[in-house]
Amino acid sequence: MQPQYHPRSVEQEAQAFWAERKSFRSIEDSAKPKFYCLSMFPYPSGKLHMGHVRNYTIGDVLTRCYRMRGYNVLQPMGWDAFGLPAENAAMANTVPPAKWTYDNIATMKRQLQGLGFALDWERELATCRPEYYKWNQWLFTRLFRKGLAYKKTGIVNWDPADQTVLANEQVIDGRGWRTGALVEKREIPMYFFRITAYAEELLAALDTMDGWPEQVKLMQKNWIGRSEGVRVAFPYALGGETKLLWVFTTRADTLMGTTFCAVAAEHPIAVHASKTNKQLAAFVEECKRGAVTEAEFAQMEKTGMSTGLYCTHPISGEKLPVWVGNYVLMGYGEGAVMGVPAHDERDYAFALKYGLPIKGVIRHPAGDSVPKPWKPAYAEYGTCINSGKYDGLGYQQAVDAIAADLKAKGLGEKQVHWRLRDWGISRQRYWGCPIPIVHCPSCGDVPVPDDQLPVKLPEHLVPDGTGNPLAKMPEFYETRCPSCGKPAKRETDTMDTFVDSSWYFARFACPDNDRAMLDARAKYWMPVDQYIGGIEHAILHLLYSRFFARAMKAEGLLDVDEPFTNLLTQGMVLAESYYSDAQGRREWINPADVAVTRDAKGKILGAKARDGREVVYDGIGTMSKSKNNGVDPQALIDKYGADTARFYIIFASPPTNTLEWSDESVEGSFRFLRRLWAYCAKFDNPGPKMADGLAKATRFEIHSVLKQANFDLGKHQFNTVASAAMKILNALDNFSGGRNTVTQDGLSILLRLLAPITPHVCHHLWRELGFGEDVMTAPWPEPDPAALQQDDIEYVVQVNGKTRGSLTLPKSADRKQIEGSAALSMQKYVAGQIIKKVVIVPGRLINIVV
RNA sequence: GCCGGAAUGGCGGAAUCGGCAGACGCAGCGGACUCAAAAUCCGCCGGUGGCGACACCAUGAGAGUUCGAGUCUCUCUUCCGGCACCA
Repeated sequence: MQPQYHPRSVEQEAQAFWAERKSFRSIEDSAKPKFYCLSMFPYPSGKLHMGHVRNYTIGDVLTRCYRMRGYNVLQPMGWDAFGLPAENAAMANTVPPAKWTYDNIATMKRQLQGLGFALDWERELATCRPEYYKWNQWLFTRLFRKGLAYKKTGIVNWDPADQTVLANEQVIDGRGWRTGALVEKREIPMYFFRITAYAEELLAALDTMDGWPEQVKLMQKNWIGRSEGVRVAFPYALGGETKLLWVFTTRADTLMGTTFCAVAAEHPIAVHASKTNKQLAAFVEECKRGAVTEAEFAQMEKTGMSTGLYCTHPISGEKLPVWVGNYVLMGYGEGAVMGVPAHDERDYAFALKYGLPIKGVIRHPAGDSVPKPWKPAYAEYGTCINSGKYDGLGYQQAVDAIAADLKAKGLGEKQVHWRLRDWGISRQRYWGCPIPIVHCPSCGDVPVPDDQLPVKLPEHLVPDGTGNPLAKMPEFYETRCPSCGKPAKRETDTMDTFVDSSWYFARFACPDNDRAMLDARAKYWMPVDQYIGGIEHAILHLLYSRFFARAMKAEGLLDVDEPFTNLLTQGMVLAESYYSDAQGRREWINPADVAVTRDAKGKILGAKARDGREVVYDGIGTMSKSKNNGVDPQALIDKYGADTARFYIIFASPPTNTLEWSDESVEGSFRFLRRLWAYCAKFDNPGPKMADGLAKATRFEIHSVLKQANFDLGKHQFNTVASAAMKILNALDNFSGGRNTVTQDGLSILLRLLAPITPHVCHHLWRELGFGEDVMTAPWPEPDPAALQQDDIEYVVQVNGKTRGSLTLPKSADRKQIEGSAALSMQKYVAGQIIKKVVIVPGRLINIVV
C-alpha cells in the first residue's frame, strides 16, 4: 500500500469505479423500501459556490447512509436554469442567455462530478429545455381552464427611462439600477395562480407534517395568516349613486371609534377624486413612487391626504372623511382600512399628524382616555364604552353584536381573512417559460392546444435592458387563434421561475417521458423523503411546491398532497472579510491573501495583506463578490481533494447552523485523513499483542462512540458523526500494534461510518485492506451490546447541587449502598450537617442536600 | 416595521430527559526529532486567586422556577434569514 495519501489518484479511481458500475443509477423496485433524497437544484450562475458544496454534501451523506442501510435510493440533480442573472450576463457580455446558461451548466456539472456525489446523472434535467417547460405550459392550460389560473391586473415597477419592468432587486432607493430614473408603479394585466383556493388546506396540513422543522411550519402558518374578523361597508355617494367602501377589521369591537377611512392610491375612490383635485392627483402619483417591497412600506413615513369625500359610519350614520394613505396596499385585503386612532398605533400616529379626531371606545388598563404618547395598553381588549348600545360588552360579545347589526343592514358580516395572496406569475422578461396563451380579438384569451405545445422560446436573442425582446419580435408573437383561425397575438410574458421549481422534484422520476408530464414512476418515488436546502426558501418555494403538489394531484398526476416528507434547512456559509483603506476608498482583500497576527493566547491582534499593507477586519458575513470574501471550492478541491472539502464542511458545523469558513480548520481535516491513511498503511505490520484490559477498553470506547454516532445521525447532527470518526481513530491509534480482532472490528466500523462523508478514501482503504469489494454495499455498522457491558458505574457526586467529586460503584449497588458510599466520600462537605435528602439519578448522579 | 431563528473559551463547536460546561477539532504555548525548515509525535491550553491541594467566577444582559439551569419561564440587547419580480 502507498505510504502517502494522494487524494487525486484515490478520487479518480473511486469515481471511475462508480461510473463503470453505474453505482448510483436508481431503478424503481417495489421489493425494497424507497428513499428519495433531494437537494434543492442550483441556479447555474457560473461556478459552484460553498453553499452548493454544503447543500450537496449533506444530501450525499444521507444518500449514502440510506444506500448502506439497504434502501432503494434516488438522488438526482438538475438545473434551475431560467432567471434574471442570465439576462444581466447577456447584456454585460453580449452573449445570449441560453449560451451563458448552458456553459455554466457544463462547468458546474464537472465540478459536481469531481466532488463524488452519488447522483443519478441519467435523470438530469434543465428547466430551460423545451422537454421540461412544455409541461409547465401544459399544466398552465389545465389550470387556466379550471379557473385556478386567471387574469387580473397586477402592479409592477416601471422604469420610465428604459421603458421596462424592473424586479424589486433592480430598484435601489426608488430608482432604476441602470438608469437612476425614479421608478413608478404601473398596473398591467397579469396571470395569477389561485393559491388562495388552497389556503385552508395548506394551513391545516402543517399540523400533520412531523418531518418539517417547527420554525418553518410556523413561518408558513404566519405567512398564510388566517384571521377572523368582520367585513364592514361604509356607504358613500359618488355621482349621485350610493356606493360601498369595504374594509376588513379584526377589531370590529372598536368600530364605534372609527373617525376616518383611508384608501390606497390605486383605490377607485382615490382615482375618482384625483380627477378634480390637482393636489390629490400629485399625492397619488407620489404614492406610486418610493417604497417597492413590503419591508419598505412598513418602515416608510406614513403620509396621507384627504380626498374631500365623506363616507357614512354604518352604525352611527356619522360622516367620516376618506383619506388616501401611502401605507394602504391595494393588493392586500380591500385596499382600504378604517381608522380607529384610539386603539391602533398606526392610526393614532396618523390622526395626530393630520389633526383627525381620536375617540376612545374601549376601557383599558391605562384608563378611559388616550392621552399622548401612545401606550400599547390602548390596543388591548377591554369593555366597550362610548359605544351606545354596545357599552359594557367585552371583545367577543361586541364583535358578535356589531356583526349581527351590520348583517341586518346589509353592510357587513363576519369573514375569515387570509394574508396569503394569489401568486402572480407573469414576467415581462425574455429568459423564462412562455405563457401559452393566444390573445384573439374575437375569442379572447385562448390557451394553446396540447398539440401545439411547447411554445418554444427562441434561444438566440440578447436582451438590451429596454423591455422584453419577445415583445419586439413579430416572428414570435404573430400567430393565429387556435380557436377561430384568425390572426391573433401570442402572449409574450414568461412565467415566474418559481413555477419551474415548483414541480421539478416530481419530474426527476420520469424526465424522459415526452408524452406525459408525469407517469407511474412519479407515484413510486414521490413524495421526496428528504428535502435539503437553504432556510431562505422556507416560505415561497416550499409553499408554492406544496400548492403545486395539490394542483397536480387534482389532475391525477400524483397521489400525494405533500411533496416533501422531511425537510432539512441548511444554514448559510459565511466568511471573514477584510479591507484596506486607501484614501478613504475601501479595497476588499480576499481572506486567502490576509495573514493575521495573534497574541500569546491566540487572540487576533491585527492583519496584513500579502503585500504587507495593514488591513481592517470587517467581521463575518455571507460570501459575496462585493466584499471579495468568497472561497472558491475548486481551489480547495485542487489543493486537498474532494474528501477533505466534504469532511470539513460536515465537521465544521451542524447542517442547520451557519458555517463560518476557516482555511486553518480545512488543514485540520486534511490532517485527519492523512492520519487515517497512515494508520491503515501500517495496519498489517507486526506489533505487540493487545492486553485483555486494553482490548476490552478499546472495544468499549469504539462501540460507545458508534452508538452515539448513530444517535446523532438520526437527528442529522453530522458534525458529531465526523467527531466520532476522529475519536475512533484516536482509540485505535493508542495501540501501537497492528491487525487483531479488536482493531479489525474498529477499523471496519470507522471506514463504514466515514464512507458517506469521505467516500473516495474509504472506498480505497476498504478494498486495499481486504474488507470487501465495495464499502457502499457493506452493511451500516451497529454497536455490539456485549461490548457496551460494564461492571462498574461512575457516579457524579454533588453537595447542594455543586459537583464535588465522583464515585465508582458496582452496577448492582442498591439505593442504600449508594447513599452510604456517597455520604462517606463527601465527609469533608457533609460532616456536622443534617442531610435533608439525597437525589439519585440512576446510573449518573448523586446529589446530597444538607 | 412584521414574521422566524441564533448567541457557550482566542475560533468552529459538544453537552440525548433539567444532572461533571467546554467532547472533537482549529489557533496558540512548551518540548522531541532536524544543521535548519516542513511534516510527524508528546504535553499544556475558559477566567481570577493560591507554591499547592484547592477555592471562587463563568454559557449575550437582567430577573425567576428548581436539590440542581447552557437547557424551562419572563424582560431586554445584538446579529442572521424572509417579507410575495434575486434565486
